This record gives sequence, C-alpha cells and structure tokens, in this order.
Amino acid sequence: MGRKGEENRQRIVDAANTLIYRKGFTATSFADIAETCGMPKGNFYFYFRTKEDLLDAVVKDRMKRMAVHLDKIYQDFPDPRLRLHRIVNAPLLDRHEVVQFGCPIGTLSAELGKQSKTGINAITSMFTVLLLSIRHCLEGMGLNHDEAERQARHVLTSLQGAANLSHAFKDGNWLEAEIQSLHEWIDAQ
Amino acid sequence: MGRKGEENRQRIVDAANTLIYRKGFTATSFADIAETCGMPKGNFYFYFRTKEDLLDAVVKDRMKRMAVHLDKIYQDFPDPRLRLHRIVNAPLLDRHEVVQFGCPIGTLSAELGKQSKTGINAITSMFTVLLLSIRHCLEGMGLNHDEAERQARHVLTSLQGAANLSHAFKDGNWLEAEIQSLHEWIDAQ
DNA sequence: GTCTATACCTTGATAGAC
DNA sequence: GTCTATCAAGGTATAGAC
Repeated sequence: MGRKGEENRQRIVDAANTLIYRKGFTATSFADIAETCGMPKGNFYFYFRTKEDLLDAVVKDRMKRMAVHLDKIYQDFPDPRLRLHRIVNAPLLDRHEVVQFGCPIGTLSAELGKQSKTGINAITSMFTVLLLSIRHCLEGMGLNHDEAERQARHVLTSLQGAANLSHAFKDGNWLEAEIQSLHEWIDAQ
Repeated sequence: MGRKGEENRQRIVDAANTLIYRKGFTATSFADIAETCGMPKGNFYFYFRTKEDLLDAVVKDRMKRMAVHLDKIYQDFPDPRLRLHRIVNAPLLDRHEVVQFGCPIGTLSAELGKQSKTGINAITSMFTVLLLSIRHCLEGMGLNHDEAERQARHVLTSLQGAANLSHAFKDGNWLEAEIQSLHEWIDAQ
C-alpha cells in the first residue's frame, strides 16, 4: 500500500475512532463514517475486511496514541511523584469530552465486554498499560511491590469511577474532585 | 388492561431488562426479546409505542426493584453504619453477573449518555438515589452535611470504578478488594 | 486503488385477520 | 387482546466498472 493508501486508511481509522467514541461501536454505521471522512463506504472494504477489523485498527491506534502520551510524560518528568501527578491528571485535559462521552477506554470496554468481541482483549490491555505505569511510579516513590500494585489498582478504580459518574451526571466536578483527592494522596505518600 | 395483560407486559419488560443488561440497548433487538419471552414481537406494540418506551419501562422497573432492596435494608438495619455496610456490599451479591456484564446502572448510563436518549435522566436518577442513601448513612454516623456528601460521592465512585474494572478484566477481585477497603473505611469512621 | 451500484439481511414498526 | 404477514429503512458486505 502506497503513501496515498496509508493516508486514506488513517482517515478512515480517525473518523471511526471519533464516532465510536461519541456514539458507541454498535451505534456507529459505515454510512456515518463515510460521511465524516468524506469517502464512499465501499472503499472501507479495500482496507478492512469487516467492521470488527476496523474496530481492531481503531483500538490499536488508541493504544499507540496512549503510548506516545505516556512516553512524553516519562521523558519530561524523571521524578516518579511528578510523573504520577501528570498521569492521574490526564483525564482533566479532556474534561469536556469525558463529560460528554465518558472515558474512551472505559465506555468501549463496557460495550465490548458484554458481547464477546475480539477487540475486548485489546482495549483491556490499555487499562493494563495504565496500571503498570501507575504501579511503576509508586514503586519509584518507595512503595514495595505488593503495596504498589494494591494502590495502583485503587488509583485506576477512582479515575474510572469518576469518569463514569461525570459522564452520567454530565458534571465535570466528579472528575475534578476525585483527581484533586488523588493529587493530595500522592503528596502524602 | 386486565390481569393477563399486566402479566404479559411484565414478561416483556423482564425479558428486555435481562437482554439490555447482557447485550446493551442498541444491540438488543425485538427479535431477541420475542425469542426470550416466547411472544411474537408484533405484540410489543400493543403495550409499548416504541423501543424507547420499552426502555423507559425497563428503567422504571429497575428503579422500583432498587427501591424495594433499599427499603428492606432500611427496615432490617436501623443502625446507619450497619446499613452502609450492607449498601456497599450489594454489588458482591451479584458478583458473577457484574464480572460478566458490568454494573447494570453504569453500563446502561454509559451507553445512553453517549446518545441523547430520554432514558438517560431516569437511569442517572438511580445513581442519585444510591448517593442519597449513602449520604444519609454517613450523616447518621455523625459526619456533617458537606463532608457526608463528599464522602458519599467517593464511595459511589469507588464502587462504580471497581465494577467497571472487574467487568473489563473479567476478574471479580477488583470488586472484592475495593469493597473490602470500603468496609474497613466505614469501621474507621 | 477508487468509485457506484446493489445484493441480502435485520431492524423497528404497521396492517389487518381472528 | 393476540397473532401472522409484511412494510420501508438502514445495516454490513460484495461485484464489477473504471
């Protein structure tokens, strides 16, 4: 596939990514995606064999973007405590979108987890990467392995719950309050 | 509508309730529901004008069941601390289902919140009822109004996050560990 | 590689016999 | 009230011209 082909493929993935986030996977149709990226839907089958294949590509793309984001934090913040502050603060950077459409990882995994779609393993691995990053920071701050794992799970749980309730109530204060608590807790460690 | 009619209506609501929980609202079709409750789908339109009307009935039914459940806890446990223990423990009673299909309130509100379905307000009110119950317990335990609200939100956030991650990872330990922490926290208040 | 046209199925919803 | 038959619309996926 040439350069032009790669570009088109990426345009499809980007449009699908946005729409799946905003409407959900089942509720997103090829017609929607075609309209958003300005391509006839017949073209999709040149790049992806099925709708699920497109979903896999979208999840891989999200995974890649998250890895880039985490890498940047790792480079910019060598200190594990400051690093952790940045990681838990990330949802607030997209506060408005989280209120409107929920957590991009959480809402998709919730939908795919009900059915037994293949994409569920991939999206869950995004949670795993986040968990490992958080645990690594906590270990760097002096917590032993078991305690770091325990607390990292608690941090991820809080973020996930706060994103969900912010979305349900359409109120960013849930997210803000919970992340504020996390910042204070980090400084107390 | 006579007794027989009420029965049939309830059978439809029950089947829809189960399927919407297991597959999601969009992914649940009238054909699915008809097969589950053993009625031709043509009948549904005698009881409900649209699929959204049926959704509203399902949410109202869930709301009613939760109210009954909470009432029972209120009668059986006059002490606010014991009461709160029971409330936060509730998800563990359906542990297996939560792992398979997620939180019945959280996953549905996540789906409906993305679209602007009318049912979103009703399902969110289930969170509100839970929040008020938790806050009421905390006030009964001596916390002042603001602090009780703050902590009640934190409790609900933890439960919601734990249910989501249990579902995503298909691992009930997330739920168990978080609820265990909540029990310990309650006893420390 | 890209596009149009369309096959084929399932969806929510309706009509009308009984 | 209950059922069968069917509708129009929209879904994924395919065929084939260019």
